[in-house]
Amino acid sequence: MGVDAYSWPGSDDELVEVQYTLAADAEAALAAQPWTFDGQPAVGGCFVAFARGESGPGHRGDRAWAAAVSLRGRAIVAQSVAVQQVPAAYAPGLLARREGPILQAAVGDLRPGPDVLLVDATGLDHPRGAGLALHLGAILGVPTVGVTHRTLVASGAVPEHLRRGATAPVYVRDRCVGYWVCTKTAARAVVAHAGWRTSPETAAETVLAASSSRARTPLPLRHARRVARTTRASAGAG
DNA sequence: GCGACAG
DNA sequence: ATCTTGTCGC
Repeated sequence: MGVDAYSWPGSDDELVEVQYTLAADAEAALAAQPWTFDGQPAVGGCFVAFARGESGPGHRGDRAWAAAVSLRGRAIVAQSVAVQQVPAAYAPGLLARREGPILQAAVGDLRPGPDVLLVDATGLDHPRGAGLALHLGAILGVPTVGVTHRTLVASGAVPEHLRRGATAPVYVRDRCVGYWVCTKTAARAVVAHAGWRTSPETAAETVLAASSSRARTPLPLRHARRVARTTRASAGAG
């Protein structure tokens, strides 16, 4: 069960194999050591910004700027950045190869580390049950929750009424893997994904708690995105 | 064959 | 992800 087994694979085929192992281990990890939202946890967030003006959805070698932050309530307790050229192009289901290494570098430098980490990616909602949010948590040994604008393979209708706090489940083969969560009244809901050591219910609770009624995107992710883009700009790529 | 496809 | 354009609202 060592996290070493989950290190970022050097090929698509290797990643696919790791994902199958990860999916099984994630179920065991959740059963043995479930993370629950209690008290005022430090909630982390991470984001990767790519050079502007590139053609297509991304290539191997693209320059990227990543940022990770940790917030306790609205107070910033830690912040870090990482700059790398990513090793792979973007491909649905294989996002970990492209963004995993740089996110691990950024989040790994956070001191102190967060109690739970929000990642712009899916978790159980994945062709092999192991999206980047879950994978990153396994490697870092940190509970994670995924946040995306839409599902990858899961299905489920959005909440009927866009009132902050409204939720609606999303499923993969009859299994609930996350929830649509309306974080801001009158704004389209986001998907909160069960990740490493987190249930779909905890994912939804965490995303709502980490959001303010004024911003659709959870604060840790919003802050990480801002820091990543600012870093990109200071590098003369924005 | 055609469209869809986390970021 | 990034880009463009348009609309609504504080």
